[in-house]
Formats: sequence, structure tokens, C-alpha cells
Amino acid sequence: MTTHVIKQMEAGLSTPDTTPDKGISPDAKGAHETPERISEAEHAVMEVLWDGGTASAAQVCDAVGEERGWSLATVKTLLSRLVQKQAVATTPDGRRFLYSPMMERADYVGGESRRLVDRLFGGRAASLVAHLAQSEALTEDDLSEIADLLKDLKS
Amino acid sequence: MTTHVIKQMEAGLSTPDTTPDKGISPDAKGAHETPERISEAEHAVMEVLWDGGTASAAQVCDAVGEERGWSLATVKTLLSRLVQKQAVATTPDGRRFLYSPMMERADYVGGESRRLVDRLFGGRAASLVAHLAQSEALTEDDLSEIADLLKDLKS
DNA sequence: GAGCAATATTTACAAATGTAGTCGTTATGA
DNA sequence: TCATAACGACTACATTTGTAAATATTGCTC
Repeated sequence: MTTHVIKQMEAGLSTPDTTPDKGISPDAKGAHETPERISEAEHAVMEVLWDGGTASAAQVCDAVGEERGWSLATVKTLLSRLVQKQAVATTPDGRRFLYSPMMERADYVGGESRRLVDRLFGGRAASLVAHLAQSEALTEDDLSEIADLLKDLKS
Repeated sequence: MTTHVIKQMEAGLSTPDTTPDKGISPDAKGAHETPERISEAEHAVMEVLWDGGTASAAQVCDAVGEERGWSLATVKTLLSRLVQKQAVATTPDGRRFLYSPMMERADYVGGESRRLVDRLFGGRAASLVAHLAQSEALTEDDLSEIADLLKDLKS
């Protein structure tokens, strides 16, 4: 019976050769719980995937290794955690996996931004902008850029 | 020798009655390491202190207890961690302590904002604003507010 | 003066996170 | 064919975080 395969899927990774049973949808066991939080290290991996679209563990490791000095083992751990969290999907490719992002970068960025705004500015995004403007965080150029941007949005 | 006292200070808390030895400056053992990170729960406590200026553990607990349902024990743990991190100072008051913030709220907010902008927008704050503007995050009112704000800053 | 209530200090413990090592399998090149 | 390198899976382990209980001390009330 299929219990074996299911257990493997729950674990987030299955060996690519053992009958890649695609019969079970990735969220079969209840997927709409609040999308699990992606940690900072995991986010670094996501950036690589968002950038390249799809990559093997080794490729991710190369890409991310320039910044942080992570070992391949570390990258693999992060990838499998991301798979568990259903932020990344795997497709078998020969004896290895290719990893691709399930989550849109814009959604992640939006979520994180919102969290910050909620936590620090009582949910008022304008306050954040005000803060950025008042602290050194925005240069004259930034200000112009934003002004232009607003002009556009005002149609 | 003084090792005993020093150990107590390192632990972040000393009993208020045992000769509150103010001889050793709070950062005697090297304080300029990157200011230790304040966690989310700790931040909730900081908000209370920023709001009230100074408070006893019980007061903090009352204040914060409305949102989160924390026990006094929990609040005390968080307070002592904040003291360790030198984000909060204690002054003996009778048999208890009064806790007051050492860090400016603006600095914390600025730091967190910057971290986000660095991590998610390659350090370009304008990109964050752009993102907020394009996602649902900014209402028409927000946009006007920001526009006004920019007008002011442009002098 | 004895007990109680309020305090601070210590200890606890599970979950998440950062960082990696080990094990088992298998494609591959000599 | 046999060793080896490449992979994924599993295990590991310290640290941080969230959440709190246990313990010790002590001023205050009866």
C-alpha cells in the first residue's frame, strides 16, 4: 500500500527514483494553515530560487555560498525545511532534485513588510514612510523617486 | 574580591538591597558589541516601557497582559533578558525594581526598518515604498499623507 | 512573631533556527 | 566490476525564543 510513500512525502523529500507518485496533491493533508514562517537563512535560499527559477541543491549552494559560507549540508537542510513548509517544490531530475519556489517573492516581501508595519507602526504604512523620511534612511534622490512614483499612482 | 558582584551584574539582575553597588559602569565588560537583538516578545515589553517611561514588572505585566495573555513569570523573564541585553535598566525601588528603557524607540524602529529594507529591498528604501504603494498596503489617504509629508521635507 | 503576599532569581522545557555531520544508495568512470 | 563521488535522508547539537514553574527572600499584616 501507499502509506510508505505518503510518509515520505510528509517528510518533505522522497527519493526521486522510487516511483515518483504524483497522485497525491502537495497539500492533501491540510494546507491552508497560515503559511509557515520562513526564517532568515531560509529566505537567503529562496532568493536564489526566485532569481534562478529552479536549481539543484549544489547550484543553490554555489549561489548562496558567495555571501554566507554555507556547506552543502546546510543548504540541503534549509531546502528540505522549505519543502516541508511548502515554500519550495521538488521535481526529480535524474538522480537528484530540482527545487523551485512555490511562493511568489512579492507575496513574501509583502507579508514581511506588513508584519513590520503592523508591529512597529500600528499598521500604518504611511508612518513607516514618515520614519524613513525623517531618519537618514531616505536620500534626496530617494525622495524624488518616491515623489515621482506617487505622481504616477495618482494617475 | 569583586568577582561575585560582577557575576551578578553579568547575570543582569542583582538583589536591590544588597548594597546596590553602582561603582561598576553598566558596560564595564565591553558594551560596544553589536547591540544584541531584541526578540518579538521582548519588543512587546519594550513598547510598554517606551510608553510609560518606567514601570515595575507587575505594571508591565498588566499593560502587556491585555494583548498577549502573559503570566507575570513570563514578563519577568523577558525583562531580565532585556536587562542582560542592556536594553533596559533597573533602579531599586523599595523591595522591587523599576525598569526603564535604555534604548530609544526610534533607534529600535530605525534598526528594524533598515534590516528589512536591506534584506528585502537591497537597501533601497524607495523600493519598499514602491512596493507598499503597488500592493494594497497604501490607501489613497496614505498616499496623500505621504505626498504631503514629502512636500514638507522638500522644504 | 508567624504567616502571607509580593519580588526577584533560578531552573525548565519545548519549538525554531543555524549549522553541519553521517548513512545509504546509486550512477559513473577506470 | 569495483571504487568513488554525488545525492538525498536522517540525525545532531548548540543557541535563541516563548512560556512558565519553583525557590528564596522579605516587608507587611494580624
